[in-house]
Amino acid sequence: MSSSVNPEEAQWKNPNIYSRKEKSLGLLCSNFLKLCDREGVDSIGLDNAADQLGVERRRIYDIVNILESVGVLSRKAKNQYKWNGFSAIPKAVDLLKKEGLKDQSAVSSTSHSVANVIACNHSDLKEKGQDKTSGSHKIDNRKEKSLMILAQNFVKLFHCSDVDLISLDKAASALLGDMHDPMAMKTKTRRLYDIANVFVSMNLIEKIRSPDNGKPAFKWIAWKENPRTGSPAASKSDDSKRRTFGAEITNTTSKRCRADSSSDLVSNGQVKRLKVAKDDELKDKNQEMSTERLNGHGTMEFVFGPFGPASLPKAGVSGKENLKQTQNWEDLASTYRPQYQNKAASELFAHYVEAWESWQVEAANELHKQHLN
DNA sequence: ACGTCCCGCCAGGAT
DNA sequence: ATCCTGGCGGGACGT
Repeated sequence: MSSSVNPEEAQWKNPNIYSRKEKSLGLLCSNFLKLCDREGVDSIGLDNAADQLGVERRRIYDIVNILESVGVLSRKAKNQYKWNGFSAIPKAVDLLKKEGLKDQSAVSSTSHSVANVIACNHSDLKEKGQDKTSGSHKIDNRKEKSLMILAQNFVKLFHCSDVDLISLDKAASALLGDMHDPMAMKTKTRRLYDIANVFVSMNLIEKIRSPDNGKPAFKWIAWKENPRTGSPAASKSDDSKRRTFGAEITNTTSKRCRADSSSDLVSNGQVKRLKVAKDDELKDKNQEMSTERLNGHGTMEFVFGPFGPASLPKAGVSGKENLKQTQNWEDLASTYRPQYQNKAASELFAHYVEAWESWQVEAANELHKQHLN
């Protein structure tokens, strides 16, 4: 039962292990941002984004709602978001700050405590829904609980209170006001984890241990004092600060507890980063995502996954040489069967494998014949 | 044991 | 009627 197996190493040895780290919302957010933050991208289609990132659409909703809360995206239409870019963050945050402070003074609070900021937001939301028919009340209630509002309130906490470090349970209990139902607390905290992870991946906040109690808490790290309007998000490309998770890889589609999932290609203990190689593989999707393709101009290294078609052996190319390594390739193929995020790519891979196998049989027969002659 | 948070169900809104 | 959106909480993973 000795346990000192490094998870990364374990995954190398047994690539079928499910790793939740590969699927975190933060990582997904990073990849989503990389997908969007490219020249020519103006409009984001959720379906397309989900396809390209290999995740359920549901997860995209989480991301866009949180991103919308800080102005990076704005909803254009059903299934369509406008990319405003990182430069929109300072303005949005400033607005939230003003809003928060205004509400605060309206409630005549003298102390800028976390609870006060939240209390103000509650009253704010209630004011906005003047008409109290049961229907609109329900909608307000739903809106009030939305990830976007929650994320905005979370941002306000940092900017409108004099508290520097905010733990999630503190934020959750403040958000809930008087109500301290344990179940509600748990739910709220779960949502805050989601939001915090996205903000961390954008380097808006940072997770640190509170010096007081050693418990994790969050600190705002982007333009707290000195908003520089128009500058990109502090951090946008500062990958070194992001959670590393051992390696940077995308969210794969493997389900929890599924042993049939395949492996990652690992090289020297690191998961290989691959750009998407073939435009055509995904091209039949709607085009609104971008005018340029993923392997186009190399500003963004979109991490598509542990595997890309580029790494595949090209069936039928320089057969003799390949033949020598047939066994190696076979081993490799069976060990490192890639796990594509979308159906098209997955099918393409299956096709490659099939072609490879039939070619290999053919080549072996040929070789055998030559031997006999 | 407990903190973290992925996952997908399903209600409700939009088209 | 169908599709889109997203709140919600169970329960698995990580430490």
